[in-house]
Amino acid sequence: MAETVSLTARSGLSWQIASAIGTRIVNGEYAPGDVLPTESDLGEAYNVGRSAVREAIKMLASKGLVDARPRRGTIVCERNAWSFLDADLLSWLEGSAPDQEFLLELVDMRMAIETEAAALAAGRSVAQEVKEIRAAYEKMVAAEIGQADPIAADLEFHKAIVSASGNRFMRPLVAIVSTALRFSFRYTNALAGAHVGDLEEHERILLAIEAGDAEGARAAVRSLLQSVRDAVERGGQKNSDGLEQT
Amino acid sequence: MAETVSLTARSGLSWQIASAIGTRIVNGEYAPGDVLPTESDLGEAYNVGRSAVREAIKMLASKGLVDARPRRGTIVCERNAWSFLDADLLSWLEGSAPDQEFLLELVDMRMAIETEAAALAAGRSVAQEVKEIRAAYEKMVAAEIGQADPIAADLEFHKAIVSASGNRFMRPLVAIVSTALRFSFRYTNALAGAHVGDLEEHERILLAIEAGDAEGARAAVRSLLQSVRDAVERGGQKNSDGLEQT
DNA sequence: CAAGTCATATTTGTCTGATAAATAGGATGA
DNA sequence: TCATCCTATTTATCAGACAAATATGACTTG
Repeated sequence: MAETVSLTARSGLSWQIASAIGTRIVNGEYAPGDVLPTESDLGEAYNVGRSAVREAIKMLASKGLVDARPRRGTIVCERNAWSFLDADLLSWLEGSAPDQEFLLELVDMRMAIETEAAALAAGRSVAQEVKEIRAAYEKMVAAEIGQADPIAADLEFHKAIVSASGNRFMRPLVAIVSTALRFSFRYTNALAGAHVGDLEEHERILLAIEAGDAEGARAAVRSLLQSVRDAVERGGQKNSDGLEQT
Repeated sequence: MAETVSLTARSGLSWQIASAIGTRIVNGEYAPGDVLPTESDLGEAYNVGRSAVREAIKMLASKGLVDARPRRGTIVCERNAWSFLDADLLSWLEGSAPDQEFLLELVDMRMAIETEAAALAAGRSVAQEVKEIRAAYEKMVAAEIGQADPIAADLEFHKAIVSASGNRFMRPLVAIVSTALRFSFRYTNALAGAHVGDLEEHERILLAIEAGDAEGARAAVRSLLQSVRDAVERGGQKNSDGLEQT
């Protein structure tokens, strides 16, 4: 269930440069409209050749972050051109401190993605991928008594649902669901104690999917995520999925 | 309402190479696991320098399509690593002939995206973007009597809904919604005649959003898309949104 | 003075060639 | 049989050169 991204791609010099510049862009250090330093200057700044910089900029351009033109230079694109669902972009985003609006938008995306994915998964409840949802759930149960990593288990559960949709266009959305969950983990007291209600909600989702009950699965996911959304709106203490602790 | 992509990026040599190779990959001409020709060979084949080929491959790698390593060469990644929501990738995909399963997955994605986007749009019905939904609807009405392009109007309507969600993560999904609609247009007799029921469904969506009725908007979109899905499943004649002609 | 035209300098675009680094696959040897 | 080493192949990176595009300001002209 590890990230499928090949590590070779991540180790290249040009990818590191893209990562460095990309991070500065999504964190606002370079604002939309700003002109980046010239390729030569960037190469000098990072101590790499111009070709490495150019390859990095091409990667950023392919994610809608920058646009290069002779003489004018390379400018940062408007935010509405950014590929916000790109896995790299999301990982660069995870380095920044989110505001409430940002967290709400993430939850709203989970709402769109996971409700429908769960419904689709229910429609193919015999699939191998559905068994992985149960496996993740068992892991969450084990985590309750300290026999597994609760964060990893929770992540796996939700990623498994998206994958179990069997829809090729859903798969890339595993990245944003993971990012959303990691933000939740970071800004909540996920590890503070037992969260029984949370587990029950997850069980309801699992059983609906296994039973092939698409509408039930949709409703169960919506219920869970609505709790998360409410918690984010209150800005209060919440567990890993955003539910309040008692 | 034109595509926001800067045309400069599209005209570069390395982008053309990426486009050529990317198209061959998503159409299966190069299968996952296949090793691409060497950078030198590709350069010779396309009559460009090695640097242009390398920049192209870096772009493809940043979309999860290929993975390059010394000695082994550049291989095509497994489909589950592809960024299927990337605008470029989708445009390359539009050149191929879809099977029914593919079309169904597109409709299912529209279901996930547009239902939630419409609900979110209803929550901010005063926003400027909501007015653009109405503008697109008026255009659809005008198209009924031949005073506007019905395809463009329909596209604008659905794109406007996604944009009106006000969610930064929704915006990139305009690409897949557009792609899905274009496939619908292509494989249906969109222009064969009047499709009154279609227009009524759109009006119901618009009114629900303007009224701030999130649940109503969700239901109206779901109803429309369910009709599309049914039509695709039957594989029968349908109009631009997949509804059957009478 | 206004507005269009043109020249120039700057920056990206592209090619070529060279060297380094990684590694798959075969050769070698215990 | 298996581990080790060698070597050829391919990508990775750099450097330098020239081409192409274009923003800017100077210049001209009405």
